[in-house]
Amino acid sequence: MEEDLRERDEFEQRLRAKDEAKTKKLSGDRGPTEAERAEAERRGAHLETDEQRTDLVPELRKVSRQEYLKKRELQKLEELKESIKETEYFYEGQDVTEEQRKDLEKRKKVYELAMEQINSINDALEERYSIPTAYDDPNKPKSTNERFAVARQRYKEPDPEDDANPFKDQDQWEAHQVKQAQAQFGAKNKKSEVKEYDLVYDDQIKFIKDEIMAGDGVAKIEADRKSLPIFPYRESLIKAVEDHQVVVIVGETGSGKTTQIPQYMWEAGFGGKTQKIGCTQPRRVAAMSVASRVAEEAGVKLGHEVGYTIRFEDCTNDKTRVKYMTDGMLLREFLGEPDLSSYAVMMVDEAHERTLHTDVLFGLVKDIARFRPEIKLLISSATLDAEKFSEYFDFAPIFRIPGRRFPVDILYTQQPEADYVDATVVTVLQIHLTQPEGDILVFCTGQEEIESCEELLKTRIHEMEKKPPELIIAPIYASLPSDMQAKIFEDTPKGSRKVVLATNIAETSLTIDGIKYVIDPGFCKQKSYNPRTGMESLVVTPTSQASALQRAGRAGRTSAGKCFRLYTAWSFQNELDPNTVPEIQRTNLGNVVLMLKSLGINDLMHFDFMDPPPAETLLRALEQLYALGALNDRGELTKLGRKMAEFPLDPMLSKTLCASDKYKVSDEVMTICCMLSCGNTVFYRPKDKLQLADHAHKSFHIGNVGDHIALLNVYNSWRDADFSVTWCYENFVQQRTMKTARDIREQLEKLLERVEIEPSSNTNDLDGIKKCITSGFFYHTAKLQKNGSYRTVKNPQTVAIHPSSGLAKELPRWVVYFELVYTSKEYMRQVIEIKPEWLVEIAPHYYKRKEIEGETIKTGKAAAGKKSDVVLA
DNA sequence: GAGCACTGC
Repeated sequence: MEEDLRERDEFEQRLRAKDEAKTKKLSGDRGPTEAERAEAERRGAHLETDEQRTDLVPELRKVSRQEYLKKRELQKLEELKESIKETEYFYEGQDVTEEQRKDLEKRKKVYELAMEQINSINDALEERYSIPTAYDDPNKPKSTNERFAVARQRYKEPDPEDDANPFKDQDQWEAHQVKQAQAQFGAKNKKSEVKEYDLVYDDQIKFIKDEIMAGDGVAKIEADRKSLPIFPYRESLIKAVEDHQVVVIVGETGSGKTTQIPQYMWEAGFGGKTQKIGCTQPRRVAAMSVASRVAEEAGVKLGHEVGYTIRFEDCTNDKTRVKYMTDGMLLREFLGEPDLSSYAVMMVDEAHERTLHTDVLFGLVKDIARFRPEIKLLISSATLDAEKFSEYFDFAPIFRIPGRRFPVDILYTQQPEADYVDATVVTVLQIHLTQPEGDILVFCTGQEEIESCEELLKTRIHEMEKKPPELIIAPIYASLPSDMQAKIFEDTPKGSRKVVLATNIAETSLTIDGIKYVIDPGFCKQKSYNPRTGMESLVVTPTSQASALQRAGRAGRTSAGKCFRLYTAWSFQNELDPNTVPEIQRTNLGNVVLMLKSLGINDLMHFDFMDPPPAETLLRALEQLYALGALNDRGELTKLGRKMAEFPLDPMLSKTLCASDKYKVSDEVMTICCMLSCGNTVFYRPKDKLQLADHAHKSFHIGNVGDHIALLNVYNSWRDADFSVTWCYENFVQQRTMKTARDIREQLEKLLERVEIEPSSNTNDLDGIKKCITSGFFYHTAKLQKNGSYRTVKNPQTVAIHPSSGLAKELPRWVVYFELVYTSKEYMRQVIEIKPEWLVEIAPHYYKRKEIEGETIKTGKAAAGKKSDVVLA
């Protein structure tokens, strides 16, 4: 065990050395010899301190953790003291019973004892707090970056015109990206130009560029920036950030906070010449398009002083001072830089959305703030929830910025509607016939509902005696093929009206211009997770008040609008929850736990979550990581665990991938992992061509190889077809999904080398591949029952193979499944057949021979005669 | 013989 921990630490060091070598290579390639020398010098020194620093981090965390607990304890004691005082005051001049007197005495005693303890902890803490001198001592440089600023200055910046500079083709690239971002998703906080972009992408971009060149544009951009609602607050905001370490910013949509605040910080000189100003976004497109907007405003090339980092794309260089990124990306960065020493300011934007990643970031960033007093944190949110954020960050001040939005009238129904799909259709027609021009946005729960809405609308219009003006129906949901998604952005011809039937995707992820009416039936599909069974399910749930407000806001983006809520005002007030349950409380946390463990946070049950997830979820995650071998029995991260944390995959998939080293099939397993991790949207089944599609999909399952292998077949045939688009069409495979799969695969390939797994391949060794999957998913085993249903081996429950599986009719005796979902029944999705002996071979700590003994003995007996004679227990 | 909201690394 000790051996493994030592190996883990050595592995960690090798990872660091690799990172260092990479930076050296990058700089070495384009820098002159002198710079190289400086760099080498810097590197040598850097390595040394880096190691020291990472050694320090768990220690620091522990200290800061204790510091926090102590503060909380003190607060409680203050309260106790107050209550003692009050009681004494209350008893004054009164007859006090013996009991009451004893109670008071007891409380006083408790208070004194606790005070004593606190004081001794306090002393101990003060002693230990002297460790991070580098942070505290004003005379010493504050960070690695500052320490090596001298060396860095000697290192010449790369020439942007130099051919070796990877950013030379920036213009082309940028235009492409902006076009892509604009074509599908309107950027947040964009102003009136957006509409024009949509019409003429390329020309418009050039036009704006010319504007910058001509000088007029600069003035225009300046004027635009100054006209934003946030501008008058510029100075006071900078002052607030100077005075306080954490500031909570409440800015309504359209205030310009996302684009302006990081710029203000930069202009005010935060971070100086070496440190960065970071800003996280929950979505990739947002990070990308906001960065491109800010680069434009600042008059710099995207990827130089202003850049962004998202998965698969790092558009920054060593000059980057303002960096936008996805929140998940920042979490990844924590692995390499646990104290975020290269950032002077970190802004967590859209905090009110409470995504899984932002919630984890809160805890980490709060922790860091305690031992890096000079780092500034900005928490930006759009709701009235600011007090909660403020309280969490030790009562940080709240800074409010008004927004710029058009008024939205909100209308409720008089009685509750029984059939909201029908009510929706009626409302759409009502608006269409009675209200002035303007497009309609309807929030549906899912694809199925959107389709039935569409059909119902069409028949109703068809049935009308007097033909109404044209109504263009445009559905939109994430798994809709991209070319069909584009329909919602098409301009509505004069005299007609567009109705967009959307899922939750229109609530945050994309904005559609020209929407004047919103219909909100008050429902959405929400994921929930049951830690006891490990089952995820999607359930139609009433929306929260917060998300109802968000939906209504979609009507007032370009002009005044109306929002029709298909429920009563009373139920809005009394039946809807104020806020949506944060994602962290209704999802599997395997990944998060592994990540936190890798960051040296051992006591997860007491990690400072803003809204702690259920203890059961954490326990289940820990238990699972232990079963996979990522943690040892003391709950410490093992070398395998550290390797697994490097992969952007679910722990079970990471384990599968790590196991591929042993069976020498890394190439195949890698493909399977990327296909599994990019969701279940590989196969496309249009309603009108169901049979054709099913027939095409069948060919991947030949030989009843199991769904995992079928996915491997899909990818390989696509690759053999040269990644062709027509191949996707012919085989009813979603091209977009395949492209992501390819991107993930490339990423995994690089990581494989990083975690020291030798590339290997053996397409014919199906058993080897299946054994890898079993080592990741032995937790997910099910056995066929006599009655034809399945029973999971651990946490026994009755399940069935999902009908979309290639093995749905085969009913193998033992299966391993990828996931369990509850829809109309408990279904196992993505299934392969395994041999029960593998379980004992691969996971002996988890499956005792005895447990499947009945099975194996009979198999053994049967094996002497015929294998198919296996009798089921 | 069923049907999957949305992100993200």
